[in-house]
Amino acid sequence: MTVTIKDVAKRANVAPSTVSRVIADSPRISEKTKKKVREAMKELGYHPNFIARSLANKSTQVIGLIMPSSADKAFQNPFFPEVIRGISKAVHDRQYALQLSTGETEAEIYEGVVHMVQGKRVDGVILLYSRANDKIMAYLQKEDVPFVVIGKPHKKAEQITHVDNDNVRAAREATEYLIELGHERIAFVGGNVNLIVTMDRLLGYEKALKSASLSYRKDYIVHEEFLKEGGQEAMKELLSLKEPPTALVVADDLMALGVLNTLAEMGLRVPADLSIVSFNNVLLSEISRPPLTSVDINIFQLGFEAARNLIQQIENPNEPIKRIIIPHTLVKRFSCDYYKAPFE
Amino acid sequence: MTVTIKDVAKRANVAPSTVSRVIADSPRISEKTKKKVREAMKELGYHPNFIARSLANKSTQVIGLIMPSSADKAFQNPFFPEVIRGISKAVHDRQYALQLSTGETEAEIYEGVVHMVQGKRVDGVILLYSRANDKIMAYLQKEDVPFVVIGKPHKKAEQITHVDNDNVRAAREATEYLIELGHERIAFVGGNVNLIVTMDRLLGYEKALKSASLSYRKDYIVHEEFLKEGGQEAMKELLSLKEPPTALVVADDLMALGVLNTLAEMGLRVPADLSIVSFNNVLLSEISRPPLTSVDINIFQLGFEAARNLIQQIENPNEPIKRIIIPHTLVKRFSCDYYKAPFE
DNA sequence: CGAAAGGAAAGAATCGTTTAGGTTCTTTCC
DNA sequence: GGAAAGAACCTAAACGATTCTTTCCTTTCG
Repeated sequence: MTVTIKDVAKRANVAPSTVSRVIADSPRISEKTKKKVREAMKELGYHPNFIARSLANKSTQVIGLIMPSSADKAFQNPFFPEVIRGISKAVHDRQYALQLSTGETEAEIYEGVVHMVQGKRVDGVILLYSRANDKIMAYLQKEDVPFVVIGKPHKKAEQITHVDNDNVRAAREATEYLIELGHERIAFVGGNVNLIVTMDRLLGYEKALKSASLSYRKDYIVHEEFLKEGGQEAMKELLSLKEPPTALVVADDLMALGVLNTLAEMGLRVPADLSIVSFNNVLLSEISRPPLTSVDINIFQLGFEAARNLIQQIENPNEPIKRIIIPHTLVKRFSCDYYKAPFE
Repeated sequence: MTVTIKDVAKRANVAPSTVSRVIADSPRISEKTKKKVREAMKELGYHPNFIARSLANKSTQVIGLIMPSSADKAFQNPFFPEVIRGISKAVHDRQYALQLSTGETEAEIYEGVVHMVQGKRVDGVILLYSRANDKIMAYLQKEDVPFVVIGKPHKKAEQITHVDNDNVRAAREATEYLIELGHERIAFVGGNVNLIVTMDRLLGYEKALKSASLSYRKDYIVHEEFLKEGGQEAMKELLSLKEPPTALVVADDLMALGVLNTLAEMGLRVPADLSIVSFNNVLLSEISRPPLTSVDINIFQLGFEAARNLIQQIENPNEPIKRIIIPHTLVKRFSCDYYKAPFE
């Protein structure tokens, strides 16, 4: 039915092994024979069977992508399409394919990862998130599967190849920007506390406050999923403090969008009444109202480098552990303004 | 190194074929033997090799996902995470895996699809978009690969299994809703004209106008990518007509977000000055300002049904061609209001 | 001129499963 | 008691490549 390497061999009057070598463009085959074999391949419409090749090779040329549980709201974050675009680019260049994890809950995903790894469906894996005490990461380490994580591993970061931004510096700079604008009462609105990225950004925020000798107030720290009622409540609480903040560092553009709405509902104007700086600089931040000042973390590059390094690691098992830091830049738009003392 | 079926066989004192049958839970093996074999598997930590199984089986249990070119802005649309969530669910339930197309340009993606299909990397394919004169779809048909498209095929739709909404009716209803609110000057803001979904929604819009005996005006139709300068220009033109529209049917939530901004810049209020109804009802429509009245097209279900039916088709080649219509509902929020005659 | 060297291709084992077709042994029934 | 039937496994040939080893020719050179 399907045309195999043997058919080609017969047609070209050579042995199957010769055909195989022609495919691999081995120097051990003369140009004349190569031409002959290639013609036979054309004539028969031959296409190599990847599965068979994988079996013989013990390499699938597939890398697995582990997304956070899709039950999670995080899944809707435009971060993912963009990081996948970067991964996709690197992977395509090197003729690898991409396999997605499936499963809604964490347990399902874990099962899925075990399956793809043990079943030898993939040569390596990219973890698209980093959270504290992740079972999946522990598993990958234990099994010695080539993998890289996007974000900073919670523990033993020096033993795991990862691609990340310098999130603490980024947050620090973002906060300092607000301080330069004269703000002194700056609050931090974070997302899921288990994500390392949230922790790092909070840390950067604290550092900026400290080095500017501003007081760090617990009641200025809010962690919520901002697309829900609960989040709006928390937000309202924050703003009805005796000394409400005049500026906000928001951990993520999507969240900032939610904040923007809550503020509008409360009749507060951005940036007139409140300045906001957020992170990621996704498309959304351009088309929000007002357009958001946001830290561009170069999502595409995060994905691209992760994939590129994973493939290196796969193809050369002696590749050293690496930590790759992708640069960030603060993109100034219209959600921040100088602090203006209120009319008294 | 890795433990194979033979090792298990040896350990359990049976033939490899018996082990294989135990894995498949064949009734031809006695319970006693099954127990024995399963113990051996546990003891050795055996995991079946999917690649080898695929080769013997001529089935990979993988389905390919073809996304639009990631160079495209459409890629950023929250539609994709959600549809993938649906697909992922169906696929996970049936123990299939998901492989993503890679490549930025259309040509690259085409190449990629040919590779995954010819290389027998996938058992079937889901096309995540439908546009006029698509090479990839033509190829899949020619090669007789099991596939389903999400959206309505441009031509010969009755020969291709597809999962779609009744977009013309949806658009018609959305438009009628505006008409019921008293609007008579209703414009249509569409996206990429090559996408069938855009064409269908435009058609529904026209039908609504016609049956309400409202005039259909060419200058009320705009097709643009609304996140760019060009789009804003077109928008401004539209609103500076002698008789500007009082309501907008926007083909997509993301686009509606862009429109919302342009309007705000122009000092127009929604819904006071202009009503807007859009499509897809993604998360964004809830957290926009004002929250958008949007047609919920049940994206998750689109993906879920597509995957479910593709798998049916793969497992039973005689499965008939199907057209599956996913229901939609208009979700009313705060972007529409009654038409109010302007102060004269 | 004949042996050694070396290039080019063939042969055959292998990768880890599945599965058609046998084999063995017990059971059944006339 | 012996043939037939059937249960429970086993043997071995695929599946479609890759790759180690061997063989067959030419060349080359003393």
